[in-house]
Amino acid sequence: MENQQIKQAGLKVTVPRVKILGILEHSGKRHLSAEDVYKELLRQDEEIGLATVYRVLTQFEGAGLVCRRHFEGGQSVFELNSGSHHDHLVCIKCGKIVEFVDSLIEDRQTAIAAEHGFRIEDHSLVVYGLCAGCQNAR
Amino acid sequence: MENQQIKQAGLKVTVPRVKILGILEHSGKRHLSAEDVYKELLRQDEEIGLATVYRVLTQFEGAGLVCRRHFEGGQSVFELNSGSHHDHLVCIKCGKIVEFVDSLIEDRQTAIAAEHGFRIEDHSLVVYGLCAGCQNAR
DNA sequence: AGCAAGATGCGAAAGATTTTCAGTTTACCA
DNA sequence: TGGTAAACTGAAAATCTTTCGCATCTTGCT
Repeated sequence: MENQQIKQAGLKVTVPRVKILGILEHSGKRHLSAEDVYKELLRQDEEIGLATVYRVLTQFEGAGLVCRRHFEGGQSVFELNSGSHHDHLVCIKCGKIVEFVDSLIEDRQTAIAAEHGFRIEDHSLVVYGLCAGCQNAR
Repeated sequence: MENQQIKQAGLKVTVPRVKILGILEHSGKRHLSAEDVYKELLRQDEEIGLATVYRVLTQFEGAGLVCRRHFEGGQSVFELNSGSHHDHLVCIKCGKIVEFVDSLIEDRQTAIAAEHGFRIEDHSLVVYGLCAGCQNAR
């Protein structure tokens, strides 16, 4: 279970880490802010500080267990690394997030980067809009 | 000159606004953070506060004169609105920024958004990597 | 010139994230 | 199983970027 992933990441298996990883895995939502994780910990009556949440999430990011995304609007959201890269469609009204992958876009990005002599390390494509529901709600 | 653009945006023509617009237009770089603009003002011995820089840039953004971008790494950068939308290639080492446009990618985004019932309001594609120069520098 | 609306500057405030530090826990080996 | 160094943690303080509150100053118009 979680313990293995943490250990393999070269980190000690501690209560905060196990709990946080558990929340990321089992909390319905795929995208959580540090604050979201913290609130969930409080709900579970865990005595874990927000600073620790940030520390752990940052370590998980470094270990490749989670990805950090900086969408518009101040805070970052973290998601479990599902192995494959993907982009996001974000509803600017209700916050709904849809993930998608499009090889055509990926290919073009690679080609464009090459044209400019860049070696890609990472990329972020976020499309902001109104989801079906919010378009109707007037 | 600048005054016209400011007036047309429905804003009073004031020293800070003229100076800031001037910096955006004539400072070699196309992408400046509020801090960059502020430093340039100091260099020119202008008594303009950082709060004003943010206020003015935000107003310019609202008026469509500039675009605000939230790249990774905390601060936002502002660029003069050149009329056409474009995406960015950012060097994670030296900060170099290359702009590009690709209609194929734009089309796919529209199609994907439509598939998910979204109406696009805006989007942001940023590719992070190492530019030619930084790949060699070891 | 004179006035009202709108701007500015400054310091304080806010919000997100990071660092500091002293006390606690974990991993590991005798 | 106990002992210990290294790693980890919580709470508070510190940073950093951006925004606000408010008294004062400018601009645009008469």
